[in-house]
Amino acid sequence: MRVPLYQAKAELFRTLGHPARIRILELLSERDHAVHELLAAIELEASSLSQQLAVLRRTGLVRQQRIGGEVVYSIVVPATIDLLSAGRNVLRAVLADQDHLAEQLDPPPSPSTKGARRPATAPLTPRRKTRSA
Amino acid sequence: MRVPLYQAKAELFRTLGHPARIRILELLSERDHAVHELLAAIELEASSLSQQLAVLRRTGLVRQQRIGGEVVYSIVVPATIDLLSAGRNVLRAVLADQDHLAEQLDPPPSPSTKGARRPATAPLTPRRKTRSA
DNA sequence: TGACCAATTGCGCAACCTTTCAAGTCTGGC
DNA sequence: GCCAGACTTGAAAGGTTGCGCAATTGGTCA
Repeated sequence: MRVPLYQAKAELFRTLGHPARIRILELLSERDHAVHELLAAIELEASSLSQQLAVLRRTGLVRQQRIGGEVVYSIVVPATIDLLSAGRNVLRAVLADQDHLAEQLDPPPSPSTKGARRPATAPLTPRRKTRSA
Repeated sequence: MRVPLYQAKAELFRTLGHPARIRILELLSERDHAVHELLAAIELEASSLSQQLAVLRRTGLVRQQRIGGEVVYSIVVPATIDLLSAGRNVLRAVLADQDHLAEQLDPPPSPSTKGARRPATAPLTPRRKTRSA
């Protein structure tokens, strides 16, 4: 595979770019889980969960094995745990940086809901532009 | 919102889920770059590059500042470099794991054992068509 | 001031991802 | 053998993303 390995890297990160998949990996970081256990821990429909598991399987991040009547998933590469951890670090730093910036601005807007740190300077949310169809 | 956390993490990873953005971050990991420098290093149209930079800016991973006649970008959070590094580690391990499996599949299929399961491991290869690379 | 250059933004189209419903496979128990 | 439970797969709908072109903005320099 000599195609730009940027492609491969991007694909790896994109695989982690889904809340359910992140959560699955975090659960599997603690210990192996059967599908129905994951299902109980994550609010998701069975088929959706299965789809996400398939994505993780396809990129080689997790492995499945049948044990009796259930299918148990486990992490293939331990380094994955470090990757998740590194992600948390970056997220923490970015949010801290944004809060820091926020403090230098005028008093905050109407705080109807707290707990959400999203300074207008650089919201972590993607784009929400015109909606008209 | 009890758990916008996974959402935020997923967004962070998804931000890295694009070849151009990975490449940009890797270049910026070495040193600050002006936009035209990035443009020279990455095969991409100016407007596309600008859009990817905007994505990175929105998530707070990079910062822009005007210096003379050019705009210079730099990494905001140093931990980002570690994140990229962690990604490389995982990718390396996953690919190694797949190669390892591939070696065991060399002999042609002679299925006779009932308990044998299918490989269940697909290469990291994308099915998406690459229009240019 | 006005020409110019570096970057960015708006927009339409095509490709892509996620969710959901329906149907299928595999195991163990009756 | 047949049924129920645990999972997976296939396909369609709906929303989102990325790319290239054209149009603009912001700033520098003659």
